[in-house]
Amino acid sequence: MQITASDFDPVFAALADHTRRDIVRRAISAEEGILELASHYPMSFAAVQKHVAVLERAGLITKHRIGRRRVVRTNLEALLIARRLLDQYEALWLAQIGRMDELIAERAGAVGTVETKESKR
Amino acid sequence: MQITASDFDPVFAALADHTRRDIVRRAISAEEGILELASHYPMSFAAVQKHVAVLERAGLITKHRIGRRRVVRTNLEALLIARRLLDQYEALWLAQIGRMDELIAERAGAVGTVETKESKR
DNA sequence: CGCTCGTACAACCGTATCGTTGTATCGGTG
DNA sequence: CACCGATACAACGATACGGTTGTACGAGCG
Repeated sequence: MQITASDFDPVFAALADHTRRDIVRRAISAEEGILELASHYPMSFAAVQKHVAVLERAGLITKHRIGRRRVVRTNLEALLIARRLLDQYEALWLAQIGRMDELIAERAGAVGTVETKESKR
Repeated sequence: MQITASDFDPVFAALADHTRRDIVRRAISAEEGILELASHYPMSFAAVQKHVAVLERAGLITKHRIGRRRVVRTNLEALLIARRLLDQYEALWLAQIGRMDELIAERAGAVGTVETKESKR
């Protein structure tokens, strides 16, 4: 399956909320139902439920029946997809630094010569 | 300076938009003014300007005067802060896996085998 | 079988966001 | 200094978001 650019939108949007990030964190190491989750936050049960729904739509968590509850588990895959994008940016950055170094090296070679004419935009 | 949890909100929120992610990407390797940036996107100049403002508020980019333009540069630091959070989640995940392995080992040990129980970290 | 625990979902409200257009400002260039 | 290239900002409308309350459903327990 191919990851399209717009797939990142819901993931980052989901992570842009403090409460949702905390749910992700909790759901890594615990297996709580929505009701248990909700007890940690100063908002209604329904509000937490909505946050869980956002996270689920983003693929960051999944729900599984256990007894009469539906426990929430975070899906590492989605987190890694987000991280991969940040890694790409970092790689681009490093490549750019490399290019700058090249330029500097070039200039160093040109030292002493009379200003080469730059035709900048 | 200390990073508080709410500092992540604007960063992830800023990254939750396709156009803004593209601006971040461009601003890594190019030095364009807002007007030049805007030429790449199917929206008004003012809209792009707003996106840039969002990115700037999130600390993801900075603006610098060059001649009569204000060129946009992405700030790797902010990107790394976001990545660091994802790394933390991954570490939590791995720790959790470790804990599960322990449990499994314990059970295996309980099945009459002579397995030495490891008390990890 | 019926109750109730846990969850889902709809309706609503206030505010934020994303786009638009129009106007104001700021700094170089001629 | 006058002009114009480049940016900033205000106002507006449509839509999305984050919270609330209230109601409905479905699965286990007694």
